[in-house]
Amino acid sequence: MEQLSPDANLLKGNLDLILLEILEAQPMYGLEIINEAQTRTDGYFDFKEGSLYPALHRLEAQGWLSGAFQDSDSGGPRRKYYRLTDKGNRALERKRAEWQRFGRAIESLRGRP
Amino acid sequence: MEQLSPDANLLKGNLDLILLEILEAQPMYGLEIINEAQTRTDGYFDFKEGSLYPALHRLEAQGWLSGAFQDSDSGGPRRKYYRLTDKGNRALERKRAEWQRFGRAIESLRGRP
DNA sequence: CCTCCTACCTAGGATAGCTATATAGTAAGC
DNA sequence: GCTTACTATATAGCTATCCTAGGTAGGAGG
Repeated sequence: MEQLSPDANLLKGNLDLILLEILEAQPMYGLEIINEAQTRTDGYFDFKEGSLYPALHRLEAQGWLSGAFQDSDSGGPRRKYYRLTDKGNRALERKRAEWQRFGRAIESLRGRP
Repeated sequence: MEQLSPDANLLKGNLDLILLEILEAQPMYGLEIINEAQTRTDGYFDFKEGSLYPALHRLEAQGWLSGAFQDSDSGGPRRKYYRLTDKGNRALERKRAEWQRFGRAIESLRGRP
């Protein structure tokens, strides 16, 4: 487990991409997303509920995700599972491209006199 | 020249890194930084003065940049040249490492079932 | 002079993630 | 039945940062 988490500002504008990446393969509910993000990044990503839920609502309002409540399979409160819509899949492609473009732009700044 | 500029939110938290990258090789003044960023990224980065100047002041207050006024060599108003301090160089290294780490974390989210 | 260009600066607004808390259902212990 | 703990979703208020939209001022050229 790594302790370091990213500067909060790095997430701005990238949280959408991150959520779409995680939900691309399979639908998940809120806390599951937080756990998955932690596991897959060795604890680097550690989203707070106060960041996650508004973001999920935002993406749902944009039509990129659709959420549906479902009873827990282990006896807890109901869970809201989010899955990517077709629109969300297209958005993911755009976000990936934008991320690549941004990275290339940063690199192109280096090594100049 | 490319028209597309990055989503404003992508810049949040990365503008510091960008400015340090640009100023690493040589000192520059405000508008020169804007022009250089445009040129080096084929117009992708197009910083507004309202973003740039507060950022420069912030970095100067943190001790990462030091600024000094200097008369223009082409007869305009005086220019404020910013150069990286030693502290700024160390900050640049940290920001680069953080950027790499963040990029790796994003990639590690992909291709999972 | 008067206009234009350069150059620096700032106030106010919008956005998005974080802190902290609220709400509620289920399960376990006594 | 009551309390405690865990899970799960939700949101109000804070803060940081970038952008919009201006302002100030010096020099060049007609």
